[in-house]
Amino acid sequence: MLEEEYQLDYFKTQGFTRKICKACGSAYWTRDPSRETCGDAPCEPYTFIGNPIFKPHTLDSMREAYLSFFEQQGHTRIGRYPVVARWRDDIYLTIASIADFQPFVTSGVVPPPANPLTISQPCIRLNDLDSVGKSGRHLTTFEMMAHHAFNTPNEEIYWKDRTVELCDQFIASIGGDITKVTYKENPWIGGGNAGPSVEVLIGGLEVATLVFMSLGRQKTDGQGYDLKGEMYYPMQLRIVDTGYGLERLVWASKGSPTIYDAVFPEMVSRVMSAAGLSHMLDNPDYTRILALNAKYAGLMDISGTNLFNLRKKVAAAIEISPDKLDKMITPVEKVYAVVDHTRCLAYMLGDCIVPSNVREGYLARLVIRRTLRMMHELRISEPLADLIEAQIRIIGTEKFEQDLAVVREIVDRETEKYAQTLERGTRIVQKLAKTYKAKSQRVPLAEIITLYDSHGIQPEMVKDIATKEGAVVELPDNFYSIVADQHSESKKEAVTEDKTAKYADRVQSLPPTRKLYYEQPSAIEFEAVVIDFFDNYAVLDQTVFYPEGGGQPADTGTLVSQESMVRVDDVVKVGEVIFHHVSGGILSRGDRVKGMVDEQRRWSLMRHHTATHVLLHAAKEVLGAHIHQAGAQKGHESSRIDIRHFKHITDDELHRIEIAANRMIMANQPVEIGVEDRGRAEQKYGFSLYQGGVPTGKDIRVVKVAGDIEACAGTHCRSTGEVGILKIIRVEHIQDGIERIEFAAGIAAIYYMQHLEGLVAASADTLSVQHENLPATVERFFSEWKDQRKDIERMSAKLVELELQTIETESIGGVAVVVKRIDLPAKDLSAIAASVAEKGGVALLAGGGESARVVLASGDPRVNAGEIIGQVCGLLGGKGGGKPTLAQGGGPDAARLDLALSVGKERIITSING
RNA sequence: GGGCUGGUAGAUCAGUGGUAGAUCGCUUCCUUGGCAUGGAAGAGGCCGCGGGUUCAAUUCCCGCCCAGUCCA
Repeated sequence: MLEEEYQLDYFKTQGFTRKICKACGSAYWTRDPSRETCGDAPCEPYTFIGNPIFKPHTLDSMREAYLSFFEQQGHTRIGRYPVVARWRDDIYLTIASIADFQPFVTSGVVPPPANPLTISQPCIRLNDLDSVGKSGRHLTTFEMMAHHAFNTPNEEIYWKDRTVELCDQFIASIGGDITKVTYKENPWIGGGNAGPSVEVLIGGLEVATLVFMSLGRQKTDGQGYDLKGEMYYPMQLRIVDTGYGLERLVWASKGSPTIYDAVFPEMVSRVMSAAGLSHMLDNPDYTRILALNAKYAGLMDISGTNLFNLRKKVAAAIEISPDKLDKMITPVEKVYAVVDHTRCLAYMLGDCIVPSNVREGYLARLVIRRTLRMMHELRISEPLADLIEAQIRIIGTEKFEQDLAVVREIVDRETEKYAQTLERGTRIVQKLAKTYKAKSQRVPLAEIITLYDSHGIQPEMVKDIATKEGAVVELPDNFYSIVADQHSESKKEAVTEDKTAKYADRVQSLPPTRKLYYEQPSAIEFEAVVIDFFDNYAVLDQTVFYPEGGGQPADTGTLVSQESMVRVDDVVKVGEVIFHHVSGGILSRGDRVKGMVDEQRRWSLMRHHTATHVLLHAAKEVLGAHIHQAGAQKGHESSRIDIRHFKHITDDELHRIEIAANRMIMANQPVEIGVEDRGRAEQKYGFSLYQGGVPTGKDIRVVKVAGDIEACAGTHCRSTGEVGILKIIRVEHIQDGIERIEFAAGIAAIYYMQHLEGLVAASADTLSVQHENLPATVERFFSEWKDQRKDIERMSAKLVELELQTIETESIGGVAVVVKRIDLPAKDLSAIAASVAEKGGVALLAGGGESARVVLASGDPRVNAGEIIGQVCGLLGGKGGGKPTLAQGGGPDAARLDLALSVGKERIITSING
C-alpha cells in the first residue's frame, strides 16, 4: 500500500510526525516527537496496569459513552445483530461489526440501514480459545464498537481525516491523553477487500483499528495494486470500517491486572468463591503476579510452548519457582476462562444456537464441554446453567430472543449428556487398559486417537484412567495436530458446478423477464414473445413459469407457437432473466407463444409452500420461540422442513403441531405478500425473516402467512384455507439439534391418508380382523409366536433327549458309530451328534425333506468330520464343512440321502481302520 | 456435510461362518428367630431393519435406521 495513503491533512495540521519504530520498523504517526517505538506490543509494554489512562468506566457506561458520542457527531445508532451470522453462508459466527453488512451492503447491492451509523456488535472468535484466561487479554466474546460510513461516487459522507479526528475526539472524551496516542500504518487485506488502515495504540494497548476499505478483487477502471500476489482495484464504494474494543477500553480505564477483572468483576468473584479461591482476591501478591503475568503475556504469543517461557519469566521476576507459580496461577486462569466462556455461551444460546454435532451448534457444544471440564477441575459444584443464567441477567434478558428457561434446559441436557459421555468413556478406557496391561504393551497412539475421535475422550483422561489400571500411556506433545493431519488426508473438496454460469455474459444483454407468477399467482396460462433461444433454453419477455428457488421446484408445462409445441421441463433464474429449458422441439426468436403450466402440479407446490410456513408457525407455537427453519424442500407429493430444536419431538407434540397447523388453515386467513425495503423489514420483523436463506437485493419480498413472516420468493395460495389440509407424515432426527418434519398438503395429504388406510386394511385383512382390533391382534400374534417358539425349543430338547436314549450304536474298531437318518432340523441333529461325540463316538446324522441336512460329529481324532462331510454333501448336490469335531452341510438332492449316508459310513470305517 | 465407533437378555458388555454367553438385576426355593449375606433353580433374546453371498449368516458384503463422537 502506498505511503501517500497515510499523508492525512489531519495529521499535518495537528502536528503529527511520521516515524519508524526502532523495534519493529513499522511506520506510525505521533504527536510526541521524542517517541521512538510504535506503541504496539511487543515493542512497548503495557503502562496502564495500576495506572488507568481513561476515566473509569463499566462495560455499560463505556458502550453508552461511545454510542452517544458518535450520535452527537451525526451517526445513527443501530441495534446489535445476533452473534450467529444467519445472513451469511460463509461464516457461522459474527466476527466483526462489518460482518453485519456483508456481503450485500459492502458490495453496494443493498443500501446501509443508516449512513453513517454507529453500533456495538458482540462478536465471537474461538481462534484463540487456548489463550483465554492465560494471557490476561484474550476473550472469546467481545463487543466491537464501530462507526461506519459508506461513501458512494454520488455521496461522500467522510473519509480518512474525519475518521481519525473522530477517534482523537472520542479518546479525549473518555479522558484519554491524545498526545500519547499513536496511529500505526497497517495495510489491511481480508475477505476479498483491502485498504489502508491504522491501528490506534495507547498505553501499549491496541484499542481500535480504523480501516478504509477501498479496494476489491473485481476489476474496475481505476489503477490496480498488487497485494501479496493478488490484484486489487478501486471499488465504487469506499467504506469506513472501524472497530473499537469495548472490553479493552474498559480495561485501560480501570488499570486492573487482567481484562477479566475489569470487564466482569461480579462474575469473577462469584466463580472464585465457587472454586474456593476467594481468598486470592484480597491477596496483594496475587494481584501483583497477575499484573506481571498479563504484562509479559502482552509481549508474546502464548500459544503452545510459549506458555512455559512466560511462566519462567514471571517466576524469575518474583523470585519463585516456575512450578510453584504454575500451581498458584493455573486455577485462577481457569476461573477467568470459565467466566469468559459462560458469557460466550450466554450470547450463543441467548441468540438461539442449539448445541449439536454440526455447524455453529458444534461450536456451542465445544465451548460447553470445555467449560464443564474446567469447572470439574476447579471442583465447582454450581450448575453451569446457573452461571450462564447469571451472565444473561447481567447482560440483560431483554437483549436475547431465547427464553431463559429454554437456555437452562439446553444447558442441563448438555451437562447430562457430557456426564454420560465421560462415564461411557471411562468404561471403554478401563477395558482397553486391561487388554494392553495383560499383553504388557503400552497403549498405542492409534487407540488413543480413536478414543478421542470416535468417543470424545480427551487424551489426558485416557492417561489418567489407564495409569490407574496399571497400563502405560505416552502422549506426544502434538497430539491434536496429529489428529488434524489424519483428518486433512481424507478431505475432499466438493465442486458444485453451475450449469448456467456460462451464460452470464449473454444475460447481460437480455432484459429482465416480467414475473407474471408474482403478479397473477393463480394464473396458469399466458402469452409471451420469445426473446432468445439457445441450447434448448427459451427466454421470454414474461412468464408464469416459476423458476426453481427457495426450496420450491420449478414449474413444468408447455409452450405453443405457430409451428411447434414444446415441453418445459425445467425453469431457472439467472440474474433477473428466466430460462425455460424445453424439449420436443425448438422455438425461434420473435415467436409468439402461448404458455401453460401444469396446473395440478403448480397448485400442489403452492399448497405445500404455504403449508410449510403454516407448519413452521405451528411448530413455534407448540415448541417455543427458538424454532427456526434449518432447510426445506417442497414437492408436489410431500414436502419436508428441518427445524432447529434441542430434543426429540414427541408424538404428542407432533399431534399438537398438526392440529395447530390445521386450525390455522381452517381459519382461512389471507396470505399477504408485499415488497419491502430490506433494512426497514429487518428492523421491523427481525432476522427470523430469513428462515429459508438470505435473498439478495435491496428490496425483499415479505410473505405473511398465519402470523408467520418470512422473506420468501415462492408462490403461495391466496389464503391459508386453500391449503386444504395438512398431514404430518413423519418426524425424523437428522442431526443433533435438527428435526425433519415430512408432511403432505391438499390432495397429496388425502392420497397419503388413503395409502395409510390401505396398509391398515391389507394388514387387517390378512389377520381377518376389524381395523380397530389390529393392534391388539398383532400384539397377541407376536406374543403367541414367541410362546410357541419357546414350546418348539422345549419339544426339540425333548426329542433330542428321546433320540439319544433310543439311539443304537455300532462298534467299529472299538468306536461307537451311529449313521442314521433322523428327520429333524439341523440344530437338533447337531445336538444329538455332539452328544454322541462327547462320549468318544462318531455320529453321522441326516435329515430329509425338501432338501437334505447332514451333521457329522466326531469324538475320535482319527475321524475328521470336516473332511468327510464334504464328500457326503457333494453326493447331495451341495457342500458342507466345519471343524474336525463337528461339521454340517446339506444339499438339494434329498433322494440320494441313503446313498450319501452309506458312503459316509464307509469313509468313517476307513478312517478308523486307517 | 464429511470421517470414525457402536447397536446381542431389563442394565453393562463378551463372542463366533456351524447348538447364543458372562456379570449385575429379576422370580422362586433353601440356609436364618429376623436382616445383611450365603447356596440352588428359573424366567428373560426377530443378535437394530432390509437385501446379497453361502449347504449354512448374529458373524462376511451392500443399503437403510438408531445412538455416540471428531472435524469444517
